[in-house]
Amino acid sequence: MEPLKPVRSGAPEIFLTPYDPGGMEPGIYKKWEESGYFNPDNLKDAKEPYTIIMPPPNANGSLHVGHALFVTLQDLLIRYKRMRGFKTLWLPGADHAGFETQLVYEKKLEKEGRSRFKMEREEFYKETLAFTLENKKFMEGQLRQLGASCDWSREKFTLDPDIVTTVYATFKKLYDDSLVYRGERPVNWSTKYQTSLSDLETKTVERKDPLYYMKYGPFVLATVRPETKFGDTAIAVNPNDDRYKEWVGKEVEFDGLIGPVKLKVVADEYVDMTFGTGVVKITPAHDPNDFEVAQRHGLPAVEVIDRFGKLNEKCGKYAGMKILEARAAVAKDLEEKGLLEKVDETYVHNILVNYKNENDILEPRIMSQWFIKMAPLAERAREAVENGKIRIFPEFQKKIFFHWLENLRDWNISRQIVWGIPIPAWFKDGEIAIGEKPSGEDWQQDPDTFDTWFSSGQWPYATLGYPDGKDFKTYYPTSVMETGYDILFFWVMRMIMLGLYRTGEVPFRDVYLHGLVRDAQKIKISKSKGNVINPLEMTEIYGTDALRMALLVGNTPGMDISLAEPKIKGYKLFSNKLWNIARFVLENTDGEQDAPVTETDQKLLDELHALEKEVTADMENYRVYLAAEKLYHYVWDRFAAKILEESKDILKGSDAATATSRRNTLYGILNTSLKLLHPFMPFVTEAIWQQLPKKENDLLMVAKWPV
RNA sequence: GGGCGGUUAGCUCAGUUGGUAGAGCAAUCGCUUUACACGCGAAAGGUCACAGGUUCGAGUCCUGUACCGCCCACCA
Repeated sequence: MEPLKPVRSGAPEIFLTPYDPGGMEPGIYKKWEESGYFNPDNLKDAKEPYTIIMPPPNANGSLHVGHALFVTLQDLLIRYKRMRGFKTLWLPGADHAGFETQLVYEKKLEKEGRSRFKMEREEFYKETLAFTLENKKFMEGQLRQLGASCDWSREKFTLDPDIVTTVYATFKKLYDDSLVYRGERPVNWSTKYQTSLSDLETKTVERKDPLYYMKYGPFVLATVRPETKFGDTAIAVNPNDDRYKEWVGKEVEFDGLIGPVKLKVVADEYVDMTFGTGVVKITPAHDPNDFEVAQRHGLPAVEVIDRFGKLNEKCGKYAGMKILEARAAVAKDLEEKGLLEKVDETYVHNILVNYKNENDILEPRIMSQWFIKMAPLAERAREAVENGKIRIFPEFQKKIFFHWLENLRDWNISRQIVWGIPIPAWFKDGEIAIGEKPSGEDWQQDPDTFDTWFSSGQWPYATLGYPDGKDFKTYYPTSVMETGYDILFFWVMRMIMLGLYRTGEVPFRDVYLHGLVRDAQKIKISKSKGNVINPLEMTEIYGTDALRMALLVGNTPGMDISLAEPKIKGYKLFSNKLWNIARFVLENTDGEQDAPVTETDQKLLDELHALEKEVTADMENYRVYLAAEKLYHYVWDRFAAKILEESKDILKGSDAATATSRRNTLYGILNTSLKLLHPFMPFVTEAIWQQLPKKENDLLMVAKWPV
């Protein structure tokens, strides 16, 4: 780029060089951090607290553009409130992210030709910890690059000892209150990863599977899973089905593939008369619906598939076969014996899979695990939202919130993975001890770890040191929880439930839900699609301020935003515009002087004042996208294009008083514009502020917000 | 099957309590004008998905329809 022309009069030398965000940003961040004002303890005049707990990023990779969005939104709110004189705490953190990190690390092991199943538990844990801590450190640097003005002195990690202590205390209290129980219940079992998953960690995918119509004693029934027949403990029909009325309550005996079968026929509303033949085989151990039928009718559950997805010793000659292998074998044998009436090859149904890996089909399996009773907790969460103790932005997400609360099942918090917080439960001969290992021999600790959302669900009060911490008293309930709508159920809901349960207070007053960042064509960003936007790379090319503006403008809460490089570039141009406005103004004035203001200039100041009010109102109501756009247009279309242009004539005119008034006005508008823009574009505004000859505060970051 | 959202300029989206439609990018024309060519000026571009209704007035409120997207859900 060509060098700029020399500046006239006494404009600061920095303006001799073009605007260079990449070169100036690290130094500015350092200045902020060293000032100590990220820490609210150093905001001496501030009284009323304003708190945001940062959603702790998973420490298993580098930050993506979704992280950049949350950093931008939260930093915007924090900087705005800090300038307004609040005692602002933005508490950063990192999440060990149990299952997800373990998955990432297992993949890494796979590439190296290793497997966690061939490693000692401790060895695997140690390696994963090292991997996580390394990522965490890297991530902290990236958060700084994005301008996050969070209080690093209060940073928390989900595995910090004090966090674990709090998590344990909550578990104990839930147990004492009978809200957590040890249950033998169906869980979603991953044979690949050897752990159960909560209902939220599953998703359904459509699949075409053969539907076998098999003869079963006197009946014909339709099933996609003939291989589970060895675990059948009943046959069910609908109580209103006249076709089978005579059989209800009777036992049927017939020869099965591996010997005689004797099953009771039960009547249950669950059976749909119109599906298949209206007859269902009940396999309680391998189907959650069948399990419930079995509960209602007092039927036993017989496990026939083991944790590795192989048929067990109860399955005669099929023992040792994998599920699909066994299915084919059973179907073939049924056919040979004339027991297969027909096969519907067009049948499409939904199957449960691992939400992180669609190829990982989850097997329903009965296991002894810890479950949290959701109903009582959900009720309090509903009340809090209903009576406005928690506000949700956008409002329509409230409906989704309520709808979800209606069909809740108990929450399985046991994970059979190594990477996580061990569950503080000990067993001995059917006895259970919670909290600490009891004295005496033979107590065995539960080998499982907590679902990571159980601990992160306690994040707001755990990070603030509940119950005795000084910070808890000052900063709880927090002001706003800003996060993506995609984790409304996983996280926000759990924080509300556990926060209310444990502290008796809501964890936050407002919930601001942002959308997903998509590419220019509105397509979901993913590595496999090759449309990844690396936020750190963008900040290096266009500046963090440009990236932030691109993420803010046009981004309404709860809606996905599309982002593309040209948009970011557009705001780099805006940063440059601001830079040059400052250059012009500072070439022409070295600060405000006492002098009368002309009527024309007073109108300009009034106009600016109206903008201050509007922007402030927008900020208070989370209309940040409007605030950003208004400032953009004011600065570019009004200040630069009109006011500044018409000033050229005034400044070189012969009327000294008018010229002085205009100089003061230009300086005033620049000053205020920098303040209003600072939460949005902290770096360039601070850089210019540093060049102002007269200012109320050395750091723009803690200058007073207009209005 | 239930719920939620969307449909506005070529593309991506704003439009805060109803008052004659806006931005960015792209595309057109013209400009080295003493802050900025990372710039300036000018012009162009829309039956606001469709059909009804309320209103003096509807992109905005109500009813319905269509299409797109997302979430939830135990028909084997």
